[in-house]
Amino acid sequence: MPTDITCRNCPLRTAPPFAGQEGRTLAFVEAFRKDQRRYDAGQTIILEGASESPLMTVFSGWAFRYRTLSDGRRQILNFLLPGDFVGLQQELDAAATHGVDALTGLVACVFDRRRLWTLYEDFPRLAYDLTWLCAHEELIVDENLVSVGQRRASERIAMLLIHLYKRGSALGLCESGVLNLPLGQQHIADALGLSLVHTNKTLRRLRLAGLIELDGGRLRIGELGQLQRLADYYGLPERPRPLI
Amino acid sequence: MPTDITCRNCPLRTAPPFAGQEGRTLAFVEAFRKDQRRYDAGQTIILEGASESPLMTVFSGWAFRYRTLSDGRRQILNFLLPGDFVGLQQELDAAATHGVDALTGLVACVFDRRRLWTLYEDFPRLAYDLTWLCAHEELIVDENLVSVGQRRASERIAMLLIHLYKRGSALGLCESGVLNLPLGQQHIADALGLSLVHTNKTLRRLRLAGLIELDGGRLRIGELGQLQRLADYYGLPERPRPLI
DNA sequence: CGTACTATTGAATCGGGTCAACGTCTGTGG
DNA sequence: CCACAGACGTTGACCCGATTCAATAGTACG
Repeated sequence: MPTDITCRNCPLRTAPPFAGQEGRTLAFVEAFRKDQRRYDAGQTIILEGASESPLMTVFSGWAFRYRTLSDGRRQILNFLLPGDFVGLQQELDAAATHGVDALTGLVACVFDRRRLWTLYEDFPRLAYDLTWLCAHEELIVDENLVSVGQRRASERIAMLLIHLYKRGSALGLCESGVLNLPLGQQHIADALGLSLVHTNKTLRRLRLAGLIELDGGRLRIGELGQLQRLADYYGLPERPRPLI
Repeated sequence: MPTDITCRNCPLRTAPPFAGQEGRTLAFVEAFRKDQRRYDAGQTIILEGASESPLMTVFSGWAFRYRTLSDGRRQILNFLLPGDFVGLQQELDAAATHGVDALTGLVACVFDRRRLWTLYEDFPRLAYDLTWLCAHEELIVDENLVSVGQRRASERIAMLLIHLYKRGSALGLCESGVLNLPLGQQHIADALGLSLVHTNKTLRRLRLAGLIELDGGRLRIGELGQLQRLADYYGLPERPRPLI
């Protein structure tokens, strides 16, 4: 992967919000993207409660968005993969109501907040894609809320693993059926509203049932069909090509 | 309330996304809003899984957005009050992944989907507000996910009631400290991932503790401070005035 | 008055949480 | 090279919050 990435050779150009752009639009996007930042695994990208936070997308690496209660209980809201906006929400709102931490080494593209309005004025297509991206992230959170509210432990874990596997797969992060999953069991527990211990035991049962292989961060789905039936899975819509 | 409502005299004009608009913009919005529909309490507004659904806002009344698993378990994702968009998500995506039901008699303004692109091209301010609205709805779902994932039953209920009371209050739906809450206990249970029975018993305890009064759909918050402490509440940002 | 829906309450049960101990691996410093 | 600490995963025992089953009211409605 080249050290100096420009929007012109960005491997994410096939995905929204910046898919199929060229000429004037591409030039704008390159000016809009004012910086690139690197984070280490475990590093905080956006501090929970920070009054203002940068506007950016994940270029490479994994991160997660979370909120913490005052006694330390933590809820992971969703996971961020390459192409995802980091906190579209807090950008538009005043203060960050949630934090974002890197799960792996991560590179992010930082955009110039002052040009956001120009984007809306002069590049309606990008504005539309931005809205679309925001709506899509809400769908993911919806999905997770259904899991945490209605599914039992094994179903929740099945659901999450299917979901992450499919997302990783769509981004070309899988090699011969194996996805490198940079999550600890505590992350899975916090995302699903389960205790660490119970997450561990449930993972064990799924492994014994031959439904998944998960070891040292390497995930292989053994029986996709069976796993989907267990989770009562019906996928999120694929990222469709937006308007026009 | 006048039967024939135009955007010009719309009582929601003080709220996003159509706040402070005038002249050309207002004219566009009036053309954009092609219809008005009425729904009865309990009626389905958007059928879960429908391939296409209208684009609209709630003008008056309450509704809720939900998803159902194949065995009937239902998760309520959020409640919709006047000024909320009905399924901004499914609009931008292909199919509706969730249903919307009316809780009360409800009036909705239906917009002309074909002009959505014109909105983005010619009215960037409206486009921005649309994105903002979408981001704000995600914050509400986030909030609910934190509750369902991390809070215990009494905390969840406290949180939900505070949240709905504040929203109702901001819309002028409270009279002398009492909000008319058109939810059954089953709705509360489904929103919070609790069983009906346990919801009932927890409500009883909150009532006995003098924290709330809830009877026949009339909600009064007895001890707001105490309730907020119980829920570990920190509010969502107020709807700020968007960009410019 | 019967039907149907919503609220209420008790009793039994269970999924998942909590506590606690132990193993494994890795890095670090004496 | 070994001792130790810290992070993470694993496993057992026990307990509790919440679910499920079940029965009873109250109320609206035709």
